[in-house]
Amino acid sequence: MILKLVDHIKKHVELNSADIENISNSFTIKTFAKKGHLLKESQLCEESYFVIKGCLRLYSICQDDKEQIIQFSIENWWMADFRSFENGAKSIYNIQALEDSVVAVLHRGNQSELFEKVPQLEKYFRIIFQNAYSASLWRINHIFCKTGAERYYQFIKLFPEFVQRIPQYMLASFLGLTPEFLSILRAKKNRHIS
Amino acid sequence: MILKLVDHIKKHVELNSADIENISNSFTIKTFAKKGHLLKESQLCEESYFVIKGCLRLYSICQDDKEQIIQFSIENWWMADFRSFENGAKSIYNIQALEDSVVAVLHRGNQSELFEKVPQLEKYFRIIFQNAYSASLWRINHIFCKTGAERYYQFIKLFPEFVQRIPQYMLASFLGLTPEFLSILRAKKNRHIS
DNA sequence: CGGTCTCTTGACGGAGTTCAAAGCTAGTGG
DNA sequence: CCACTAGCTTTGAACTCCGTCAAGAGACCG
Repeated sequence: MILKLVDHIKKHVELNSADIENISNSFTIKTFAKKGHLLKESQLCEESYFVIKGCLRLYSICQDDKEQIIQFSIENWWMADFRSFENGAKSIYNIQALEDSVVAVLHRGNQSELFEKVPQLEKYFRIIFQNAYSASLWRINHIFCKTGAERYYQFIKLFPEFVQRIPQYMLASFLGLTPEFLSILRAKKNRHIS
Repeated sequence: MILKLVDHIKKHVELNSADIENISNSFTIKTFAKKGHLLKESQLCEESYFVIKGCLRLYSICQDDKEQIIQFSIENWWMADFRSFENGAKSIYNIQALEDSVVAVLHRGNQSELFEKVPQLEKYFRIIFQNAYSASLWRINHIFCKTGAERYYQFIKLFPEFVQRIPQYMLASFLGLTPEFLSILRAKKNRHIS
């Protein structure tokens, strides 16, 4: 199980067998049933998750109990409220499994010790976060420059297989649209095809 | 000059005098006049900037020559198209000085050598990017959950001194609004005060 | 001063939301 | 194996926030 994580790390930095041993000892494997929660608002985010199998979502509760989805994570992606995880602040987000999922878990308390034993992980996470940061700036640019329709078409073009895995109303939320409006877009697209 | 950068790094990791020497040798100081460009679209982002004094903006050209501002950087913030800087891809952004500015420059070619000499920098940048990533996720959440008016009021509350430094139409762009709409918001606020 | 850049004001329009109701679909239990 | 329910999607009408366009008023800089 942990091999999927080790493989992913190896794509960015070198690891010897002692490193792999240290990593294996610092992570635990957990499974979560569909709809199970990994983190709830106002809690401290004690764990950082690497998705081995399944699908997670990060979301906030805005107002009137409306859920805003910020991020999805599928296989080989990291998920946590890293602000809470790093600084010990209460989280403003929730994390939930959208499918039965298997994740590699790094506990807050184990991070600094592991990073001292395997300093390459600092580089690994530096690259992970650098990419994630770049991607989210691109996303902000996209949100402001494109219409809702354009964002939807772009998403299904870039991640066609992912659209199959999540309900439409969650995709709508992620794109910053209402389910009703996304439904209209789908109807237009279908008319064009048939 | 380079001391401001060293001080900033010291807030996150330990440095001895040899480390400081290595850092000083790897960075150069550059100045840019107001309206000068540090990066233009379709170029490779060869340099990463730490703002010692002044103010920069990162923006893209959307359509009809409209500029979308993605990010501002003032003193003690980093600025670059990190995707282009890291992977050598052509940049889709522009970086411009909004004031006469002094920056510490790390050239692409010097990065890996410097990081090998001063491995704490991997940790430093890991923390910088982790924070930046968390902040941009928060921003995406904010964009979707709040109205334009709410985003404007929040911004001037959080960064009152910053509002003085940039023209209104640039703040409007950064918030994803038109200058006209932001002007109306200001008029409402002023009526309330007087 | 004169011209360019920035901010304001107002009329109009459109992309997307809200609300309500009905149609589907899939999982669950009898 | 079918019926039932709950969750998801669709449809339509009314509405709203905010953008677009156009014009004028300041303000800043050479």
